Amino acid sequence: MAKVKVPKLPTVRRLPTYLYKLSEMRKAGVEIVATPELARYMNLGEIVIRKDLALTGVSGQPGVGYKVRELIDAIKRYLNWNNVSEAVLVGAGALGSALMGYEGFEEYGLRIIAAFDADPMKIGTEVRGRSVFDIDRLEELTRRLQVRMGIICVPADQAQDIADRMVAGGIKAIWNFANVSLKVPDDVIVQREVIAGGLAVLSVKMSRKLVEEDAQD
Amino acid sequence: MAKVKVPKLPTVRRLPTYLYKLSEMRKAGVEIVATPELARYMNLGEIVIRKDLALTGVSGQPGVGYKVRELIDAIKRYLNWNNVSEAVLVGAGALGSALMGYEGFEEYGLRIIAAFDADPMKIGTEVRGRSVFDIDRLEELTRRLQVRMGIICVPADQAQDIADRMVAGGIKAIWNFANVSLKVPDDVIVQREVIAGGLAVLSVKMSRKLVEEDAQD
DNA sequence: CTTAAATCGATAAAAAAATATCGATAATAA
DNA sequence: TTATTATCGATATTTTTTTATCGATTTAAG
Repeated sequence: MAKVKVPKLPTVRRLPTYLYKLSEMRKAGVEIVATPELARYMNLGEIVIRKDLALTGVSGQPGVGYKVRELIDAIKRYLNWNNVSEAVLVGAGALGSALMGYEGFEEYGLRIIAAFDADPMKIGTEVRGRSVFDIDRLEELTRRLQVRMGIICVPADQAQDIADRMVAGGIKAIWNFANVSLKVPDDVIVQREVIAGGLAVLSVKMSRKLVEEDAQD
Repeated sequence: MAKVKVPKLPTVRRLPTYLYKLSEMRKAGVEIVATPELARYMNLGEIVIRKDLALTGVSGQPGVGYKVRELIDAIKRYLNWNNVSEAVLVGAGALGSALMGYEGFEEYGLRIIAAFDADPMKIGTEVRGRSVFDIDRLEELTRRLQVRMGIICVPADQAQDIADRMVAGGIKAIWNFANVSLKVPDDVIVQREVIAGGLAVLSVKMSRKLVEEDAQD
């Protein structure tokens, strides 16, 4: 199968932020929202906002704006966040625990139902309400539970091995927080989260600003 | 001051991954690396690799490859990761603790020296070796410690307030893990990390694949 | 009813990023 | 030495993303 191409990547990344804002508005009883307000909130241009919202398929009303409720539904539908996806998480360390502790995921259609770790001190314990199983049972349990999504929170040098086991257990989508690019069969999707990448961008912005300031004097 | 523009954003985001691989190679005693090997490791095309490395200013030798050590130095220099930046972190919850527990940051020139929180249960305790101070002391301590970088790990609805206090305390660079776009003066840089954004991309890839599979039958 | 202000969305232009082409350089083997 | 293979990096092309322009629709005020 061909690689899965997602067009409008930046837009998709922004959708959760719209969703948060729109949910807050709905809670506050607001029914209509116009582009300029969202643009101010997002610190983006109005055109960007309209393009982003257009991707989800909603139409606004000229001179008026968009219906908040309609937007929320459209975004959730586009992301398929109406249906809950169950996932297993491997690596119950600091980051893994943090992800399990994040309640917002339920809102995003993600439910982490079990964790795995190699550390005997962790196996058998509970982290944020989920049991931590022996990593050696990953394949077996994943298959039995029919889970199709896996989250990798182990150090980089162990990530490929975990990915292989996940694939063996029938996992079709991997959310990878390790600092490596994983090799998986064509029918498995990987989304990588490179936290250090954000720090790299920040670092470059900082040094850029320094030289710009120098240049201005 | 004008907004800081960083060209080649995708390249910068990839640099930490090169850095990890190259460091491993150096540890293993490897002195020379050629594009094809890195391309396999990164799951990218060879041209991408050469463009990425060119950004840091290094020159490879045709027919041979690049010097591992030279590449490491060049990447670190480009990211300014040779010099340590001290940072304060606000929000000693699950994610905040995870970031403080990540030892790799030292390698990236980042040292988190103190944490802040509003929870009386946390104030006065230590998390991963750093004291947790009362959030009300953020401005004072930041100023006294001369810290220029702040990391925000609080819920979205509190993030702007924290950012304002950071700016008041003299912070010039903010790494923001909250799901909001912050408003700050022009001389302050913000880098936002939207974890949910990655999940959104993964979700779209998954539903895309489903429809593609449907179409193939 | 007419006019003005606000807003959407289609189309077009500009900028950035990904991808391809190809000549030049260096190591290795004949 | 010469031919072959491996590799780099400059240039060009294509694709994607961002930004701009402008007509059409709606509300509200005169």
